Amino acid sequence: MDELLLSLRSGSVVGARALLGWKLVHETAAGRVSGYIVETEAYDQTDPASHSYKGLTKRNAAMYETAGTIYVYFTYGMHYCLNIVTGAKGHGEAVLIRALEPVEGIGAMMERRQTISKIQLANGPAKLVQALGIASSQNGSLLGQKIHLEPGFIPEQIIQTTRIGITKAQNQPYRFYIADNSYISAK
DNA sequence: CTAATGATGAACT
DNA sequence: GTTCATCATTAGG
Repeated sequence: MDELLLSLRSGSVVGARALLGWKLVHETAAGRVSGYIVETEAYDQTDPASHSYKGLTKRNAAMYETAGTIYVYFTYGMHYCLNIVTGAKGHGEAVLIRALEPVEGIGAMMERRQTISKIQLANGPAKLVQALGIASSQNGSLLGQKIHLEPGFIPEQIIQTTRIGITKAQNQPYRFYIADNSYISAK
């Protein structure tokens, strides 16, 4: 965990790569739900596609906190997405968690997501938030409380490519995913 | 005050 | 491949 934190502090691109293979755990009242991180994207305040590009606002304030802070944002009128903040405090950057491979609490995830397909449980940023039962009230809190990371596995091969769902800086290769994993949101 | 925008997902064809 | 549901935040007047 210490080594990971060092990676997160050194920046969103390094952090996005380092997070792959880690297990994201949410301790809920009903028990543990968790999954391996298999897909991430890096965002930085110098990046036009980032929420932090136009500077600090009430919405993106969590991005300027210290590495390991959780940034949950609402978009498209109905979706929440989860980020892990990277870099130094005062610098607006974060890693978007885009997909998980479900590990624990799969029954609870299926109930929340209303699907019996394990593949469909968390193969998208808003899907994994729903599957894990993460609420917007978690925004600004630190890893290590309800939500934390545990060592998972070491990825064999990591693919680096362009990001999804953005209209600016579309050619920046800031998306990372684990090769040959069935639980990523797209190739 | 008003309007455009969006780091998406589900349901289509 | 396409459409659209749906609203908080933001920029602009």
